[in-house]
Parts: sequence; C-alpha cells; structure tokens
Amino acid sequence: MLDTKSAVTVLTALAQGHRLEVFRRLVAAEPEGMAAGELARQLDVAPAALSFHLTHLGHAGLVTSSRQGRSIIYRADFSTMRTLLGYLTQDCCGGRPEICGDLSVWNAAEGCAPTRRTSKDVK
Amino acid sequence: MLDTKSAVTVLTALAQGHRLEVFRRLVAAEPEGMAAGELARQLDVAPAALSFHLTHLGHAGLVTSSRQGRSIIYRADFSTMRTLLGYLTQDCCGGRPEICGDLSVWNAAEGCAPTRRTSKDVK
DNA sequence: CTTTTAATTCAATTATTATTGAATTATTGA
DNA sequence: TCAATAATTCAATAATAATTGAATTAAAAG
Repeated sequence: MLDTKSAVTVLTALAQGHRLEVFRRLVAAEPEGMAAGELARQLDVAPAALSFHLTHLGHAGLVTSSRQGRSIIYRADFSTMRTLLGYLTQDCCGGRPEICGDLSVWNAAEGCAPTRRTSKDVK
Repeated sequence: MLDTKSAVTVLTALAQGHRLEVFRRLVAAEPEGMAAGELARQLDVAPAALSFHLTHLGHAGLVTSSRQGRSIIYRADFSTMRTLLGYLTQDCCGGRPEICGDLSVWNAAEGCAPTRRTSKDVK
C-alpha cells in the first residue's frame, strides 16, 4: 500500500494538464509506447518542457522509458496507477466498503496491469 | 464522466499533503463531519492556511460545509471521488477492461456514495 | 569525420501555490 | 452591548513548479 507521501507524489504527477494528457496517450499507445518527440508534436509542447514532464511522470512511477535508436520510447506503467486507485479507494471508503464497493478483487486479480519493465529505464 | 480539465482540478486538490490528510480525516469522520478548527488543531496548520485548503477542496467538489453555531462543519463528498476513480480507471485501462477489471459495477451501484448535500454550502 | 535528428540538461525567468499575520465577519454568552 | 470564540478574507511574502532558449549528449546517415 502507498504511504501518504508517495500518494502525493503520484497525484502531483497526474495533476497537470500536459502530464495527464501524456499519460492518457501512452495508455492508448500500449503496448508499443510512444517516442518523446512524437508526444511533444501531438501535444504541441516544447521538447524541453515535455522532457521535464516525462521525468516527473517517471519519478512517480507512472511511465518507463527505453532508448530505441535515437528516439526514447515511453510507456505507461499501469501498476502505479493501480496502486493509486487502491489507495484512493481506501481513503474514500475507509472502513466502509459498502459505500464504494470492494475493489480488492481487481487489485488482487491475475493479469491485472502486469509490470512491463522489460527494458532498463534510460538514465 | 469528467472532462480532463475537471480531472486536473480534482487531482490538484488531492495532490497536497495537508489537503489529502484533511480529506482522509473527513472520510473517517463521516457522517458527522468535523469543524474547521478541529482539523486545524489535528493537522497543526494555521487556521488561515487550512481555510485556503478547505476552499480548494470545496471548489473541487471533494467537501461540503455547513455552519453549526460558530463552527463550520466540513464533510467529505464521496461522489466526486467516485467520479475521479471512474475517470482514472478509464484513463488507465482505456479500451482494456481486462487489465484493471470492470469498475462500472460499483460506479453504477445503488447506495454507493450518495450525495449528502443536506444543507446549503457556506458562502 | 561531419552533419542531421532526437532528446536531455542547465540556468534563467515566469507563473502558480502555499503560508503568514492582521483585519473582518458571524455567533454565542456574560 | 461587550467580550470571547470560530472562521474567513485580504495583502504580502515565501516557496514550488513550469517554460524558455542555449548548450550538451547520443545515434544514424552521408
């Protein structure tokens, strides 16, 4: 389970228009992922600015990256999002699973957002 | 369903230590809620600062308030959190419900986070 | 080896958020 | 009415976060 500090880190990463949009598009782009430059073009954000946001998302554990030729490919990491959803559900429903339903089923489910860290993250 | 801009508003509201903690305690304090002053004491935050955060949470639709004597009682509003969870789930799993499971069941569920706006919000 | 392309890092700037202390509003009780 | 309590609003400051343009690193192609 996530501690409050980590939860704030992940929430902060998602609480920004460009970053939330990046994450959305990376989810849609699974499992191929997308190059940093392509994301910058699609969102019409300066490469340096996007790099900042991607680093931010990476720190929060929401994306992974790997070099492919001269491009760096980013991919959404579902597991962190799942952890966040679990945390918020606990927060939201505390000792009252009857209010929001029991999410533990899909938190425990097999095949649910497997960690896809098949390649080392780019440094 | 939440649009991206509103999602950012709600995420921003939660992406701050004091506010996340306030929300957590208000969830735990349901259904009585808690006075602003009591929250300020418990979190050891200056009243003016807490007021700022409570306004922030109120704007995002995460808390409601009502005056009771000289105190102002705040309560967690589950419905916004539920909406956020639904949005993030869509985001996270896109057209792939098999990845995170189908949350639509508890989004549609009866008795799930009824809107408890029994009193007018304090202006 | 030089040039081009892709991306990042860095330092500076700009913009946004959070905190503080003083002043203000609302309510209660002496 | 007056003093005390609870909370908010306001203006100023402090702290963080985001953007920019220039410089740098890495890989591919001529």
